[in-house]
Amino acid sequence: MGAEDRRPATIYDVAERAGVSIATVSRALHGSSLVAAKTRDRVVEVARTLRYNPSQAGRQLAQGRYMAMGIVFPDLAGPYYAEVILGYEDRVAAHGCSVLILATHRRPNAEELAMDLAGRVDGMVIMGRTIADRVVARIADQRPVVLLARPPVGEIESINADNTASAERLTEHLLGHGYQRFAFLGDPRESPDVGGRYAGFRSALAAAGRRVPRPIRCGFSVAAGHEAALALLRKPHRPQALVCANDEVALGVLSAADELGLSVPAEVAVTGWDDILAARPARLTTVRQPMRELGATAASWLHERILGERVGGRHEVLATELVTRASCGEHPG
Amino acid sequence: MGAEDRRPATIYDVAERAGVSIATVSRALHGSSLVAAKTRDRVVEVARTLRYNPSQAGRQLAQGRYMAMGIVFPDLAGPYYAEVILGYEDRVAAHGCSVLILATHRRPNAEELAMDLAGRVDGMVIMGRTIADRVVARIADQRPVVLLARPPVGEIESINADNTASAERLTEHLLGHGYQRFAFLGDPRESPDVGGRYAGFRSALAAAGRRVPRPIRCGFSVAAGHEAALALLRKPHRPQALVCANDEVALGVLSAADELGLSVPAEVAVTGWDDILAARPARLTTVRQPMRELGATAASWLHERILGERVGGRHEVLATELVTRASCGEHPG
DNA sequence: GCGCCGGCTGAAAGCGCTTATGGTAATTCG
DNA sequence: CGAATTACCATAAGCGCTTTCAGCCGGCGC
Repeated sequence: MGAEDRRPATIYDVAERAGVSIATVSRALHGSSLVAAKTRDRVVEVARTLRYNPSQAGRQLAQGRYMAMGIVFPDLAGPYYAEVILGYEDRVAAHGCSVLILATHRRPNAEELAMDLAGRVDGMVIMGRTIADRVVARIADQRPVVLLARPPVGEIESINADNTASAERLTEHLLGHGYQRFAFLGDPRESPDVGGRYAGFRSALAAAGRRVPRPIRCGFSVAAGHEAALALLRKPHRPQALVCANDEVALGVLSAADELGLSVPAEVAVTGWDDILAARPARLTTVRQPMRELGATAASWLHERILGERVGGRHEVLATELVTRASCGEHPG
Repeated sequence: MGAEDRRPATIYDVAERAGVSIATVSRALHGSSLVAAKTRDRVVEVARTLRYNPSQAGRQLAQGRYMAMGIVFPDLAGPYYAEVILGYEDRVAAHGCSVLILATHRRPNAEELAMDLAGRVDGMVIMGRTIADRVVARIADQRPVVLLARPPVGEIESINADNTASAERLTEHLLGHGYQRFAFLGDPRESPDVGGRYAGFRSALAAAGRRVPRPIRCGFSVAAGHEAALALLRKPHRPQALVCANDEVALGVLSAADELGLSVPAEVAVTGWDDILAARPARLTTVRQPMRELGATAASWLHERILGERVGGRHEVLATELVTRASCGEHPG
């Protein structure tokens, strides 16, 4: 231990010990060509023996860059955000920067924390419905910001997965199975992603001349899906195909069907979203999103903006992929 | 947009506009009692209209604290690390600090990145086999460090889940089912956690007078488990009970068994570790770890050390919980 | 009327670093 | 051999903040 008492060496310590100025130390350690090879070696050697690790606070202040990027997301439960963050972290690190994270999970002071974060980074990503538009705009006013899976705010750049189109494809696929009665589980108001999914669900049904049911509003967890499905599947005229807002909800539906003795897909078809790990063993038909790519693209955009490249308000919609497994029914012709 | 050109307001701008010195601004915005209420209100008002957001670099340098803590982990695939990080982030935020993350995933310059991280935080957590002992020691020499799920390094504080004890309990449970031939899937060398699990597996078998099989070394993914299980279960004298290093591997085993037409648990019993979301629909017997608590405890320890409380080299082992589901066999007795 | 004290504020130092700017010795060239 | 480069290094300014210290001013007691 003793980490608490031993004050870490500063650039001054190195300079003194090596018999040079701090400017030379700085240059030597950054491989500047303005320093003689002999001096450089000596400085590097001293730095090593002194275990010198530059204080980033000093650097940040001096060169006006943090060499860090932030990301704000609602939660880390479920693989969705973890994957996005992973893609983000990977790309950010490739650009030589560190990653700051902030999970807002309904914290009352989330916006204050986000502002604080903004004061520590060169740019940041804001995901989902975490921060009020007003605050997002304030942050974007002083730092490059990219919105991920979030409704647009002014001209701020954004990246989304193509929820609507994939929902249409999914719904059309189910229509192809011949199902008549549909249900949508999830709250379109809760997340822009779910909003887009419901929109696609609706438009596909409408295009086929079917009645469009209202969404069954429920949370995003397995438990929420389970509970909602129990109520729904006990009805006399129960739906034949349940389109769930994400895989967690779909897993809850599966366990509810099991509990009620209903076989999937013969008596009820179920689909999810995200293609999480559990989807495969559960044989769940779902939609795969390019989660890592979402994060990676956002990181690159930020990096370009930070470097001052004059790129304008980009808005990208990434394609998704329908993954059909057993839960939606035997594949038709 | 325009985030690139508009230079954010500094404390000087606020001071000038409010007609006070920067010292007063600083005090006013921190609610110091040394400033008159009237002045404070005026300063706060000006700060708002100027959209002043303090640069954290300046603060960090001035008060010698980063108000940030780091965490280094191998990867974010699978829910394990995500959960730990979530517990960590939550507690760190409660202490008013930000969180820096670093995923090393076999990056060649991981240690350099970790050193860099160390220069941006007040303390940090290092998980798993990410960083060489030598580097860990160097970091711990200048910052408080807590090791998580990592073999000890010197006197550096550490927190672990009780892998060995729970592995013993799990193995005893399987012995209670009457199985004769066991296998362990996972590489004890890859992670200290797996090492502990294999150790418990071994000691329980040894205590029962059984032969202890060598571990079947495989990766941590579903695919790795699948592949390893295919080879293993095709053998004429195949094992009856497969103890897997984690749930992902166990899921791979389940799908392999399915592929080979072997029923679980009648023909082969399978167990996992971590109780990830997919474990429930897969009816997987597994071991639940207090993942969030691991992260939260580490955060609190760091916080205490940073505040200078003279606490010594603590080492804690957190208890785990056996979760029995169908995959290990019909429950005996 | 004078000295004191307490409430409030400003001036200034300093945190650790980067980066012009300037200066000196060693080299080159006319 | 003197002047003009060149190669190298030190000095110093400045990044945006916190915090110590000193100072000002009005009100109090004597």
